[in-house]
Amino acid sequence: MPRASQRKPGVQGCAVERTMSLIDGKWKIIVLYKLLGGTLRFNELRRLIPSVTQRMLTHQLRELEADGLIVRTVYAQVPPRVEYTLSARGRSLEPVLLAMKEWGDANLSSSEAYAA
Amino acid sequence: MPRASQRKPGVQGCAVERTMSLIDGKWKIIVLYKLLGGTLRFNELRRLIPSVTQRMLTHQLRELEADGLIVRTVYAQVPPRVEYTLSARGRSLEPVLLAMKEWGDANLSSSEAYAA
DNA sequence: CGGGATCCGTCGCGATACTG
DNA sequence: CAGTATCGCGACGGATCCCG
Repeated sequence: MPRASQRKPGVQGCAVERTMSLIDGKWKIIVLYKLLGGTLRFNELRRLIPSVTQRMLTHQLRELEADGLIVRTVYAQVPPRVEYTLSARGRSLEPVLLAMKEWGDANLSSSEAYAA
Repeated sequence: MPRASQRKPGVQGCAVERTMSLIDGKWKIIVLYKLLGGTLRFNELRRLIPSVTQRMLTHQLRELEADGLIVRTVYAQVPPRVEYTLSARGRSLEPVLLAMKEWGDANLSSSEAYAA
């Protein structure tokens, strides 16, 4: 699903599809999910999601911010400090994220269910 | 999110991520969503999702089948007839899909919310 | 009708290096 | 610490033609 957060208003159809377009991107859901636990700094996110590169993390965070799902707060300090928090809109995604987590736990437990 | 339904068991982290890997692909959620309404034939799906090409529809259907989310039934007839139905596992995704639809309806109504 | 095969463009994403 | 810049690969996805 390409071109996240670059929706052409007239094209998209159903709400499900439009919702997906905000959530896609290889790392967004995990970022959102981690942020459910509260505000996190850039490198805290990196540690929580080891396999993401900082380039992609930056990119995904920017898109999430552009979509109004997270809030980016910069503190003008000597050691830079940037915090990311879910916006009200982002927090409203919680049911979706939790539904996905529960489904994953239930249907992908360990490594079963790989046989069809 | 590349390589759908080609998960490397050791890599993926949380359940949310693994769930996403089954749902990604530009058309899967819409297909699943449409199938919530009941069994559909190939061209019925095409008509319901006009912007998908048959190549991609075929491809996505194959992946969904490989992931055990849908069931493909072929009737050996003169005019070929292939039906797609949600599997039990696929149907169990309903809460997730509905959560996404509701969120979309609530937060993306018409075209507002585009300003941050 | 329901595909499969092939060709090809695009862009998502990773690796690496540099900066205020 | 929190980025930005550049480079390149390969998956994703569209178009077109062919088949049982």
